[in-house]
Amino acid sequence: MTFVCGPRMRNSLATRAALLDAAVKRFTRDGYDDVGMRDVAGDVGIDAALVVRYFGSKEQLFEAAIDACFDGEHFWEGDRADFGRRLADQLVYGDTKPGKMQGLSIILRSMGSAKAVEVVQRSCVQDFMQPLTDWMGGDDAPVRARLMAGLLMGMSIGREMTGGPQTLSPEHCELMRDRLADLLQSLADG
Amino acid sequence: MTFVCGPRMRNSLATRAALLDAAVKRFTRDGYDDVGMRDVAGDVGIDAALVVRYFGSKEQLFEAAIDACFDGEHFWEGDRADFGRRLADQLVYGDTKPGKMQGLSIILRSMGSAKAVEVVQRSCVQDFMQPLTDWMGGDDAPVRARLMAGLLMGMSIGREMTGGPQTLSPEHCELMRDRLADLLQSLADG
Amino acid sequence: MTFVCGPRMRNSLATRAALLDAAVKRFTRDGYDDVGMRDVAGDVGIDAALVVRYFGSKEQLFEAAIDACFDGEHFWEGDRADFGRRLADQLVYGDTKPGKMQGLSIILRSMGSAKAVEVVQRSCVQDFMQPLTDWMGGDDAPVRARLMAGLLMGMSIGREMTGGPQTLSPEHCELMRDRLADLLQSLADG
Amino acid sequence: MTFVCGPRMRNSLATRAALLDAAVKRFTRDGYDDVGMRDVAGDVGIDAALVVRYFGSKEQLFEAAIDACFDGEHFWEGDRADFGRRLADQLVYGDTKPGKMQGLSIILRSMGSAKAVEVVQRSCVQDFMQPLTDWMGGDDAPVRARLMAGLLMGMSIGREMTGGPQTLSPEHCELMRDRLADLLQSLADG
DNA sequence: TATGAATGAGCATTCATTCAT
DNA sequence: TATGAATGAATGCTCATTCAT
Repeated sequence: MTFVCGPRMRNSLATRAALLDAAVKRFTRDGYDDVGMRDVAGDVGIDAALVVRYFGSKEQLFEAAIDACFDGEHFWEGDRADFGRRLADQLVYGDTKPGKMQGLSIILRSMGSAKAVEVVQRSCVQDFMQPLTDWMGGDDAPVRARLMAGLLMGMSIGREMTGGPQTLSPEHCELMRDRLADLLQSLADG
Repeated sequence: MTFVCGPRMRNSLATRAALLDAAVKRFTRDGYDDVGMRDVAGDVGIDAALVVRYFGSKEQLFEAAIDACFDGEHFWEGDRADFGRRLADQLVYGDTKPGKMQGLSIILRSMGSAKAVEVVQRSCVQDFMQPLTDWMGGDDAPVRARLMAGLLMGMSIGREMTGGPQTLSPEHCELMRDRLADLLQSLADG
Repeated sequence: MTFVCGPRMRNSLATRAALLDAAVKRFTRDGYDDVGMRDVAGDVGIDAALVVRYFGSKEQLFEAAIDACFDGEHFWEGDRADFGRRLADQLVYGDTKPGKMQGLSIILRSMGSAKAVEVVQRSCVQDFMQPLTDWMGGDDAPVRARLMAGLLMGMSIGREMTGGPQTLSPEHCELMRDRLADLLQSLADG
Repeated sequence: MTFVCGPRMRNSLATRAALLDAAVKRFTRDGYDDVGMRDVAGDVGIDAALVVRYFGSKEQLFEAAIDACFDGEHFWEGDRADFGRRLADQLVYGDTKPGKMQGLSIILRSMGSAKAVEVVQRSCVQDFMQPLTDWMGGDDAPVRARLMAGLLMGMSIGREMTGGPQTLSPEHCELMRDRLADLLQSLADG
């Protein structure tokens, strides 16, 4: 939803929020290198210089976007009983842009840029791995969290690499969903 | 292996091969966007324009590099009994650049570039997913191959995202290796 | 001297004076081009737009700064008998920023900007050359004033170009001081 | 002299030389900050990227320009007997761009840029002060060379600051020329 | 076959300034 | 009077690619 009154709203909070939103979308879809400040600014209808004013630099904008992705409730939270099934459904049948798993996409889309990787390493452990580890629980939580994160990200990549569920028969899709659900659930349960 | 005779070898095949080798290394380490034609050309000691002459464009060079990665014996081939253990060892304890798993790295490092993704989608199914599926065998081979590929790539990303095995205690490393080995082996066995 | 009462002084005269003071310091140290409105505003703790409001533009701020430099007693005034010695001491041994010779620095630091040169040409004759000429006295005062001004500015530049007195032996420093004192004194005396 | 055949001559030496020539002119006239890479490139009729290719960066282009200014015979060299008169003539009556004294102008025009000053300090001592000192001769050569350099640069600035010889009566011009000639000659003679 | 000069679009970032509040 | 959001032109520089030799 966008309010416009006159040439521009001149509401810094709204502009900043809109910018962040646009940045998350862009970075998620295109990765760090393929996103230009002009693109993000253009999405919101302002000049690129203002993006710099708000976030300092492209790198800092990216960092803010990553932080924003892992704010609030985490995508894995919810009823523990059908955890595996829930995520497997999303990974196999979900929209191209899962929304709730945006954080994953923004990470793997940006593994090709040295600068971005640096930011990811800085932010993701505490914003993503640590909360996930805490949520898993148990002595071997760090191990299971890593396997889980790996599986999630790997399946996301695989989706894009192979071209999505339409390249698999409906039966195989179902089979994959079930098997993936089992894998995830057993990792969650320990 | 590099032959030099006189000022230049004037052996276009050898130059082409050296170029391809350098390209694979670069793309594996830095991803599509962060690799420049000048870098690759410089590694071999020739002018960037010549790379264009040999491969047509950066995109085509990338495609050739991907193809080269999946030529010859595949990294998963070998004794089926200790398959899981073998790959798990590499994923947890292997060098930063696994060598045999270069193909995986080159893919995930390049998910951030629209052009590169296009190439990956074109090449990887037949060069990577299909052979893996064939090797797995069984009715559900397409499903298990996808889960396997996802797990492998995901663990590769996770490694870089978290900063490698040194961020985990030795005991947890061992535990992860074992659990990952089990997962991979059971996927391989069906 | 700075008065503060409440969140802001709401005393436009004091703010203006503080701004002018900051501008003189900045222009003296960094020259016209290397000084930003944001810098000057930041020194006083206000927004850059306000500087524009007070002075109209960067060019006008610069003009005001130059005028301020040549207000009040001129640096050459004082006992005429030891005039040469006094100035020579400052030029050879003085602090990097002579303070009293700020006007000279602000001029020579800004010879690289077309806009600034225009302002300098407009202001300096009446604010600097004319008073100096008057002070010198005699029929050939305009000539001697120019030679004097040239020598003063040239020695200031030379100082920075070569890196200050520490690049000369103490004996040579003394020698230069004496010779320069003679030169200046003979120009002053006619 | 400029040869053009077809779209461009594709003669790197000629292009480089033309570029350097244009850079010297620009830097002399406008100073470091006011010269853009695009300006210099435009003077020669090529793209700005090529300037970077040839010189590496703006800073290095500036350094090359300074070096070029002090190459070959120095402007003070020649018959020692009428040294003072020769230079005084140039300083008082010479063209706005003395040509032979370009090195002086390029220095004083660039005292307003931190980067440029750094380069000047690096290059000018050995390219300008040292040769001048050698030429002067005598135990106090370093001192006299500094005074001389200061006077020369100061008179150059003064010229621009006041607007040239036309702001002085013909008689005063002559007087200044003579007095300046004496000053310079006595510094040269020791 | 091979070189490297030349191109032009693209990049993030900085700047003085204007305008709405 | 004062704030700071917004602007847009300009900056130095990098890139894959093309062209003449």
